Amino acid sequence: MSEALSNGGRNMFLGEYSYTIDHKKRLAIPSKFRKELGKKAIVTRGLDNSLVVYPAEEWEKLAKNLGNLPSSQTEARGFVRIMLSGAAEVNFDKLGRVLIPDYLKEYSSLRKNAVIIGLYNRIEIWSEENWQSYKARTEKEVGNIAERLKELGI
Amino acid sequence: MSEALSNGGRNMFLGEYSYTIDHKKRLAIPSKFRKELGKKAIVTRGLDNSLVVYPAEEWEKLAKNLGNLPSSQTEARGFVRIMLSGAAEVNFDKLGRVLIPDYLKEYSSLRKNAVIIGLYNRIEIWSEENWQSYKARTEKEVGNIAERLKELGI
DNA sequence: AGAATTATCCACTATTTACCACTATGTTTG
DNA sequence: CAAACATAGTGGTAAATAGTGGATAATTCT
Repeated sequence: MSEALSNGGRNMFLGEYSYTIDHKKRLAIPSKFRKELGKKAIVTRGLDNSLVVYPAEEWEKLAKNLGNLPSSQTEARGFVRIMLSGAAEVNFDKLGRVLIPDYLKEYSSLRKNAVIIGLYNRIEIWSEENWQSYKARTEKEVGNIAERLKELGI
Repeated sequence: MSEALSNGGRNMFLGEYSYTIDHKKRLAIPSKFRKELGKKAIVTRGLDNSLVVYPAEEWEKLAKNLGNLPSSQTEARGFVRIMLSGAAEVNFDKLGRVLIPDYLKEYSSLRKNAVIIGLYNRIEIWSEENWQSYKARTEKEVGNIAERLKELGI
């Protein structure tokens, strides 16, 4: 499995992990991620029926930016509302698990099996089924990775 | 077998090496390559079901570019998710082996026998079977290209 | 107060990590 | 050239850690 990478003093999240949510809504966060998250983190609604977890500081920055969005961008404003209103502060129990509120579980179709992926400066939580189908679909669509990488100058 | 070639202070990765992955997902990296990679490296999904190994600095650049892609666009978002969630920081044990996460083993159909090839500035990991068939296929193409060149009087 | 929900704590198991040992191959040197 | 030495790849064992599931204590709500 992967881990949090050092990046100029900052660490980043990478990799894909599978966990189960028990009947008490507890979900384990990969230990490598936990170290980066500190004591508390923010969970909220994300794109494509995922949930997003931000370290507290990241969230501060993001929330500030979101609030300052030009009101001309109406669609963006809609999503911002969803994100902000869905935000929940989660804290870890001694074993590094968080509680996922019901409305977020529902939003992301989380049942028993969850997948947690690291995305550089944030973490996403997916239901197993959603992630598998999304991954398969996207791997196909993304297709020519080489082309893309070239565009990125790699 | 070839080796890491010196090229103006910088070393290049060259050659084809065969290794086995044990039941603990450990894969040895050619010692010549290791010296160039330092303490840690990043493995991620590559072309044609191969895995790519980046030295830490190379990866930083790539990751930064990925982070700058607009997450508002479905396609870019998917690409970033695949690349980042598929990446893993690996560190070498005392004997120069790395752990290949399950999702990467699966992506590249890695079973027991792996082939590691040096491609100048990057390293690829292939499953034995995939590599053999790819090589056979490509060598044939190379033959065709040679034919063409002959036709052209070269 | 009692029921129910939430938080804190503890135990079991599987996995991971760190260490060490063996063998084969390659290199140096007398 | 051969013997001694060093290095690389493979495999296994033991200790530490991580993930899962319960049990108990605290809090809230009616």
